[in-house]
Amino acid sequence: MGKKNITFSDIAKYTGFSKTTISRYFNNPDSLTLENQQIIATALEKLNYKENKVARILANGKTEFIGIIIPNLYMHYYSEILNQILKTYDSFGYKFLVFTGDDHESTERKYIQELLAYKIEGMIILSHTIPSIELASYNIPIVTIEREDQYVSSVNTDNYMGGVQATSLLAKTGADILIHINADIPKQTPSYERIRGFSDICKEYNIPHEMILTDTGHTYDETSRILKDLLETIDTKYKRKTKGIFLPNDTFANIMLNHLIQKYGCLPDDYKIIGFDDSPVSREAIIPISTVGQQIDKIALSAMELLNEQIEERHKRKPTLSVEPTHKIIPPILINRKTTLPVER
Amino acid sequence: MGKKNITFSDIAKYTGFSKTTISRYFNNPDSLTLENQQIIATALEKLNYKENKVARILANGKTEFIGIIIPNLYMHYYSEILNQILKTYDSFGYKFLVFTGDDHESTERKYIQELLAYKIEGMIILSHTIPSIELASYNIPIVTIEREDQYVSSVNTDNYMGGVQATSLLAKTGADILIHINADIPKQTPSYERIRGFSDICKEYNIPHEMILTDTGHTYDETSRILKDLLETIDTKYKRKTKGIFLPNDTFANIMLNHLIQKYGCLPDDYKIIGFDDSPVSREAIIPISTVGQQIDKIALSAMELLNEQIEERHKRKPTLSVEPTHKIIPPILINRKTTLPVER
DNA sequence: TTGTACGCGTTATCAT
DNA sequence: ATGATAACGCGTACAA
Repeated sequence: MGKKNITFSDIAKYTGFSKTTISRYFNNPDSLTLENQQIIATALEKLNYKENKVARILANGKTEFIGIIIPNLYMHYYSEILNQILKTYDSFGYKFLVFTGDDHESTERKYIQELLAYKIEGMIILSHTIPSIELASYNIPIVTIEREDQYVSSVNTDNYMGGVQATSLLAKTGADILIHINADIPKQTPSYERIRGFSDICKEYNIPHEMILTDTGHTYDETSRILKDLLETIDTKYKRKTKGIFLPNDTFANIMLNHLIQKYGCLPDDYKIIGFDDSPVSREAIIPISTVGQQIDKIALSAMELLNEQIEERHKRKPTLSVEPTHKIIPPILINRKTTLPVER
Repeated sequence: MGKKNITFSDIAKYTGFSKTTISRYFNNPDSLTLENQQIIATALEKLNYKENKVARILANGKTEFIGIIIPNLYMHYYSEILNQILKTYDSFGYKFLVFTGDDHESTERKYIQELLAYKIEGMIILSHTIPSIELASYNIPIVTIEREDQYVSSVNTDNYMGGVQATSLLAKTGADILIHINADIPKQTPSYERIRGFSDICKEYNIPHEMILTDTGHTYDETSRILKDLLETIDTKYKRKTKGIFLPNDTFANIMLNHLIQKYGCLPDDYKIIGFDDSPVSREAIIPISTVGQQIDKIALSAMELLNEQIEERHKRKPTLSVEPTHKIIPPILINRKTTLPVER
């Protein structure tokens, strides 16, 4: 507010053209003669014009805003997803209004209302609180990532494949017994498929296995204690056997690894460990941990592509309304590091 | 675009009031009688009115947008800062337009122009590329976090104090020689103060010390290799002495710790280690690493408070222009874990 | 307490 | 190739 904003009117007055022509200079410059473009260009310079996209939005309805609701940013997976999404600005041009959800349905609903009030063109939802049937009812392009997605388009990692890959690698080490530890997550959650993948492979190849579905705690220390106890149980229960343990994420895998090393001074040959996510800790661990990496860059890109399609669709022609939601699946990548070396015979 | 948007006009027609009254219902409801409020409320329900803040912005100039330019989100420090900033929505109500910088001055400049075009009310800058004198020239409320800040308001950790605390803790363990490894960062960078803190304490108390300022690599593997070499050097150079090593961040500290454990099977009593940042890896390391924690929640809150003050200032009265920039300092917190146990005599 | 009339800065429509 | 004029949806004097 250094006095007053320069507007198209000012430029128009200054150059002798009409506001319309100034507008055209920005949106369809080819329709002006080169010299007139030049005249306007210098006028813009001289008057130090600053564009006002708010006015433009009101006039043409295109905000180029996309709303994001993400559970948090302290988990590496989420911050990396956001990282990759934000990077698409250079190719898609959408600006991102970001909210971190707080796990309360009502407040996240408020966030959505706020986003709608700003006339966002679409949303990317990663938080889990609001059911997809409600999301669909907002009647705006939506893509969810790694959450319940029955009624909206989505991008998910191929969790089943991830479970299969992790389990297979564990089996190939020569482990006698395969163990999967996980929280007792609901069956609709995408990551439940990892459990199925583990289970199916074990059954298909007749591999002895145990599924430990239990409360894994809500803080790091709690989880650490629980996993320590679990390790003790496993240690005595499968004394003579080689144990292949599939943890649901790298943080858990790292905790397990640390407990083992604190107990034995090294990673014993009868323990094989794999995590999930390829988060930094898996690489930074005392022994680099094998894991299943989600292709976060591809997930983010696919989400934006899906969303962009929907947005472009609705910018033209008639509604073509309520196309079936698209569900895109991104394969994970097995990362074989040092915690799944073959058993030495 | 389910047909057409309901506007104040529609509500006005439907209720028999004027648009002004409908507007007042939202902005100054007390000026209406309770029954009329009720009438309008039900009309809004019935017609399924959705507010349009874009129009409101154009009319009153208040976007409630704040722009953020942050270098990246894969470093825990940055994602946590963003996390905490986003959380302030509940108390301040500002919406955040987020860009990740890419270390190119020109593109970050483009981001700023884009943000300005959306009439943001202020900016929080964490990226380092654009000098503060240029930031100041944009003539809009700005707060920077942990970067060069001569001409703009800022919030920074008390890096000097952090360096002092880390060094003191190391000294208190009884270490014979204190070593600080760091990249050769420019003196204007806030974190350079950590180096000064280390240096000053060592000199003040006549503690033998060595400062290793060198290229620390640009990838994890590179850094790992460099630190391994450095460790070898230190190991032979200070054979009989107890070495207290102050690393510039927890990732480095963790790498050093892992190298030590891989070499000796444990953390030898003649090695004391401290990192910086209190990032997850410091806690998740095989031996929990002592570190200096930045109070990220307070940093974020202070930044928003500073920014909010500036914004409110400019919403009222005359410019009161170009007040001196405010620089706020947040003290760090020493976190004494298991890598700085006193030397056993 | 409520209404009138105009402004915010652009784009879209229809002319010329 | 350029212009005049009416939107876009809301806020705000000023009036009543």
